[in-house]
This record gives sequence, C-alpha cells and structure tokens, in this order.
Amino acid sequence: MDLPFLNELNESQRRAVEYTDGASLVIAGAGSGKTRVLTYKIAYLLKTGMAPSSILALTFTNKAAREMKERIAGMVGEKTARYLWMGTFHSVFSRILRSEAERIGYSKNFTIYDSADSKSLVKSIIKELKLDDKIYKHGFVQSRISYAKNNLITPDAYLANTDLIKADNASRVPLMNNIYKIYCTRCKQADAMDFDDLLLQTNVLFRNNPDILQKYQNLFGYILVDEYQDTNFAQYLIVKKLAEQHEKICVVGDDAQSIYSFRGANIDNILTFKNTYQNAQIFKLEQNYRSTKTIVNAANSLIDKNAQQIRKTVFSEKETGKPIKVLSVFTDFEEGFIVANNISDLRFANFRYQDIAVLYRTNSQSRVMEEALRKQGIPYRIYGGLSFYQRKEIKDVIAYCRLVCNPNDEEALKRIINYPARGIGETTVNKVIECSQLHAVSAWEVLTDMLKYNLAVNAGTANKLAQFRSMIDVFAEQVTTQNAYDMANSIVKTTGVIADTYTDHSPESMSRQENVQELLKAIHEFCETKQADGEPTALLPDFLSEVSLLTDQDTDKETDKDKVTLMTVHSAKGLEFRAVFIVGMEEELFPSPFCTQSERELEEERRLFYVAITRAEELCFISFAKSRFKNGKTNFSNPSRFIKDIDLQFLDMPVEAKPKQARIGDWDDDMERERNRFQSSFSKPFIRENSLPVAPKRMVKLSNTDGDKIPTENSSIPAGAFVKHNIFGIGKVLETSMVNGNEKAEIDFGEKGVKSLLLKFAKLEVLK
DNA sequence: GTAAGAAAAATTTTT
DNA sequence: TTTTTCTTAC
Repeated sequence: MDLPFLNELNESQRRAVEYTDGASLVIAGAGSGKTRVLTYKIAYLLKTGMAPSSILALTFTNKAAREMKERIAGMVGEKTARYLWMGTFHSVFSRILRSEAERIGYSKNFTIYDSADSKSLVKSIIKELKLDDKIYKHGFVQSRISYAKNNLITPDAYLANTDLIKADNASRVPLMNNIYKIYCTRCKQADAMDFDDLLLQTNVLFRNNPDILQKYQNLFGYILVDEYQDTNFAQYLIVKKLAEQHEKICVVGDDAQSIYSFRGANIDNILTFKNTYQNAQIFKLEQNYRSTKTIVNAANSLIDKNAQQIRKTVFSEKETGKPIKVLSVFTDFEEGFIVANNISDLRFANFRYQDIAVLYRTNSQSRVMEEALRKQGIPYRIYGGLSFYQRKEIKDVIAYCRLVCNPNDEEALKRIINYPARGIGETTVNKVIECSQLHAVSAWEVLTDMLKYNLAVNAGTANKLAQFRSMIDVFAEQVTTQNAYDMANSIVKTTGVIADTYTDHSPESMSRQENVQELLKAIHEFCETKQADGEPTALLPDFLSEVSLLTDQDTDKETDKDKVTLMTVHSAKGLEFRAVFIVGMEEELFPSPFCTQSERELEEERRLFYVAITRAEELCFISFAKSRFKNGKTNFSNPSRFIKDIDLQFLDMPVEAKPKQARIGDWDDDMERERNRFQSSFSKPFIRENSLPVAPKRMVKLSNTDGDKIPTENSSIPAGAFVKHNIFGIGKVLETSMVNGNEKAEIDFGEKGVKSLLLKFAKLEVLK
C-alpha cells in the first residue's frame, strides 16, 4: 500500500511501523523518534483498515496520551481518533474496572484513593494497632504495600511468602503483613481502590472472569505500549494476558531511560521481552534527531558507565554544537541568579522562553529558582509540586463530592465530618471507626444505625452525627438525577464550605474562594462538554472518575505559551527543549542520598541524569552549588559524582579563582579547602554583646552519620566536655558508649541529676 | 470539644 | 522551611 506519510520516516522507523504480523519491540534511543513511530504506526493501522476502537495504546502520562491523540487526529481526523482506546494504564483500566466493577465486588462508583488518602489510612491503622510510628514509618509501610500490590502479592500470599516475612522480621516490622491485610480490608469496606489497586484489581478481574478477559482480548486487535521500560509486573501481566491470543502487540521503550523502579517498574520487562513473546521482532532506533553531536556523545559517555543495559549506538548527524557548560556557584541563591542571567542572555541569541527548561532532582528546589526568575522578570511555568487538586479547599470540596457519591469512602468522611466545625471531634470519629471495625462494616454504615451497632456516644453527639448523616443522605438521593454542577453547587452552599471560605478578606482567604470558584467552573465546563458531545446528563460520579487521575501537568493553559519551564527530571521525560539547565548537580541531592545504597539504584540515578541531558537540543548547562539551604539550614556539598562520568572533552569546565585551573581530579581537594576556609571563619571566637566573654561555641550535629565528612560535624563528644541541653541546662559528659549503633552519653547535669542520653535524639550543644 | 501556640519531625521521583 | 503532633487554656 502506498501511504505517503511513511516517507517521512527513516528506514528503521519505517520497518518498525510496517511490521504488524506479530509482537515487536522497538528499542528507541533518546530523541530517535519513538513517539513518531507510535503515532505513525497507529495511523498506519487505521489506514490499513483497523477500527479505532480496537486499538489500545497505553502511555505513561495523561499528557503523552493527549499529545499523541492530537497528532493522530491531525493525520486521520478527529472523528476517527476519538474512538481510540488511548490513555495511561491507570485511566484505561479504571474505565474498564468501573464498567465491570460488580464482578469483583466493587460498586460502579468506587472511589480512587490518592496517595494522601493511602497515607492517612496507613497512619490510622498504625495508630489503631498501637504500633510505634518511629519504627513503622508510614512512608516505609506504604512503599511495602505498594511493592506487594505491584507484584500481585495479596495479603494471604504475603503471609505465605517466607522471603518477605523474613525481610520484615529483619527490618523489625513483623506486623507489616497485618497492616497490609487491614489496609486492604479497609479499602474494600470504603469501596475504594488506590492507584496500585487499579492495576491489581484489573488482574484479579481478568483472572477470575475468563469471559471478561476474552471480551477484551477480542476487542483489542492491536496493543501498543509506550515507555515499556517503566512497566511493573502488574502492568506487564495485564498486557501479556490481553495480547495472548494474537500477539498483536508493539512495545516501545529505552532501557537507558528507565527511571521509575521506585514505583515498581521492572527493567527486566524490556530486557526479557523476547522470552515472553518468542517470535518477537526487535527494531532498534539509533539515530538521534533531537540533539547536537556533543550532547548525544556526552550522554553516551555518561550512560556507558552503567553495567546494566542493552548496548546500542545512539548517534546524531546534527552539528557538533557547543560543549555542556558547567557552572560552579557558592549558594543555591547564586545558582538561581546565574541561571536567570544565562536565560536572559539566551534571549539575545534568538531563544524564546518556551525553548528553555530548568530541571531539578526534587520539587523543593523550585522555590529558589522561582524567586530568581521572578526578580529578573522572566516568565515561567512550573510543573508538579502542589497541584490544584491537592489544595486544602479543593480537597475539602472534592471530599464532600466523594462522600455523596460513595458514602462508604472513609477518608472523605474523616476529612469533612467536622469541616466546617460542627462539634464532631477526634474522639467521636475514633469511636465511630473503632465501632465500624468491630462490626466489619464501613464507618458510614455505623452512622446509618447507631443503635444497632451500639455506638457509645452521648445523646448530643449522636444528634450531631445524625444531622450530618441526613445532610449527606439528601445529596446522595439526588446524585443520580442532578447534573454534576448543580450537585457541587448545592453541596458547597448547604454544607457551609462557601461560608467558611468567606470569613475574612485576607489574601489567603480570597485565593481560597477563587480556587473553589475555579473548581465549580471546571465542573461546569465538564458538564457542558458532555452535553456538547450529546451524552446524557453529566453526573457527579462521572466528574470524579475523570478528575481523580488528573494531575496538574494536565492543565495546559493558553497563558502558558512563552514561558520558561521548571520541572523535575522525572516529569521532563519525553520532552525536549532547545536549552536545558540541570541545576543542583551535587552529592546528597543528585544522586539522591536515598539511592546510593546499591549499584542498581545508583545506575537508575545515572539514567535519570541521562534523561536530563538528552532533553537538550542545542545547549545544556549543569550547575552545582557549594552550599544549599535545605530543611531550614545550610548544607555543604560536593559536585555530583556523575559530572565526572561525562567525558571531559564535552564539558566546558568552570575556571575557579584559584592559582591553578581546576581539573576534575582536583575537585574534592578544592572543595575541602573551600570548606575549611569557610569553617575557620565560621568558628572564629566571637563575643556577644552585653554579656561576659563566653567561650566560642559551635553547634555540633551529633548523629554519627557515616557519609558526613565535615570534621566538626562528625566528632562525638569526648568525656569531660561540657554540653548544654534545652531542658537540663549545662552538664558534664561522664562517659560515652555505643548502644545498638547509637552513641549514648552519661551526662551529669548537676542538680538535675545524671542523665543517660542517646546523642541521636538529644539536642546537645557542645561548649568549648 | 476547640483553638491557638509550641515543639518536634520530616523532608525523592508519580499514576 | 514546612508540616504534623503535642500542649494548654478556654
């Protein structure tokens, strides 16, 4: 068949597009036209007669899905494109789960718990079990649960898994399995699924209902998966099952850009694709169309340091371009300033703001950058961080909506049962939940019949609870008939949420009002769009199911046109900019200190840096600061080890104001000198005004962290030293010892007595 | 039960 | 620095 658009592809791209006989894996180097292959392949399938509704295309982000859909619409027309099954794993399968919900014991309107809901639930379970939250940290527990779900390990399977149980015992969290079990029960009682459930329950649905599996196997004549290197086991299995019959499947990915293992992504899925699909064809896309030779080669030299990878030769035929400029600055503030200056300079080199991005490892780094850009009047837009739907007032309104659509939603109930304040306090809420657990029902169920469940509250409280319940009941009755906007509108009015946000005229209060209005507007638009599409009345549950999987990245506004982009490296994946600034390239930040334990994690961080560099088309800047303000105090840092992984020939190194020019190998020495200089000036004796001359003193961080090389911060207290404690005052150290790896000191506080303190916890100031 | 204020803790990446 | 938890006074 002669399809002219195929001529826009190179040889390997074209072969990847045209192969539709069976399974295929496209290994796509950075910038090699991966999305192009996917979109053209879908267009090709459509042009060769496949119905849009039988094509399933799974992406990683909503944004990727939307953009691809637009591009396809441009090629085959909007009317055809709209019937494609295209979206993220989570959104596509939540849609399927909703329509088949009854088959796995959920209702059609099940709630989707976001990570905040999960966190809150985990925390309350830990509390209810009376466990020490210093040992059972919610973050750790959450990641364990998530790990289990992503690997399709149910609570029962967890208990039967000796490796997991052993690991938990070794980490001194033997009750992890209990927490997990209760967590699942509670989600079920609340008729709620968390993000991981959307994948886990899809597997359950397919496993327990062969007829449904078959229905979707037949429906999807061709399956495409983007970013396959980031799929986890649950996703892998869903895809495998759906493709089982015909193996009409094409996955695209780049092992060098696998950066989501913390979310369960398993790089083996792509590395061993051929084992799953034995007749699979493999196509390699190696020509990079995005970046200059220098950038491609610099990135290659970096990723070359990773042991785990599919070797490939990514090359560029564009011009050589400029070397990557490395910027060395003293503080994070200066870093912002320098970056802003460079951005201003780029404007004279024919760069628009929208051609430029600033990438960082953590969202918290955005603040300083924002300030610097604002000061210089540079427009920017920021991705991530606190999204619209995570703001308090929005979550409150959404919680009401959630509860109305699904009264069993415990997290929503907890959130608003006393907002605005109606005299139902913590004690009461705890009683209700305790009671609900006793009878294995949802909290709402208890409220519907307090007598039956013997809820032990006094008459006044019972009355308040009953009032609250009937208020929600009234809304719940209307939810299937009223449209979403009218519902939401009367909810915010009747419940007093509006009144609460209108209490004063402070800027904060005004902005909260605006946000609530903004949300109502969004719901209104949602209803209108549905109506324009000729669909029946848009109900509140419909809106909720759309909104729960949206993130801020999904709101691209017109006003965001010509602005510098600020985002984390993770969210930059898949994007490209003419100029890219990678800031905060320091040890303890990038690589993240949480990821330096194992070589595997370290390699992932290196891939992350690889992703960052390969976003750049023409110019790339890398900066590191010698000191950075973090968690309320200034920390010192060394340049990231990853900078040394890039071949020097591609770098434009900073010239330090030193007798000799800094070379890579000298950095550590230089930093050492720099630090010593700073510290000697810092620790100079000083005399406080209107007080007796006191001995110079300095704060000493006493935790014995190993990575810390700063001498003053690492020293423990010698016996005989004098220390000051916030409560006990001044004392003399009698002796120090090690207890379970923690340093303990016996300190004589005079009349307050001799105390034995763990240095890890006690805030001590050493007097010298 | 509430509100305010103090103290302590926690800081990665995202659907 | 920001967020959460604890304390205290009404």
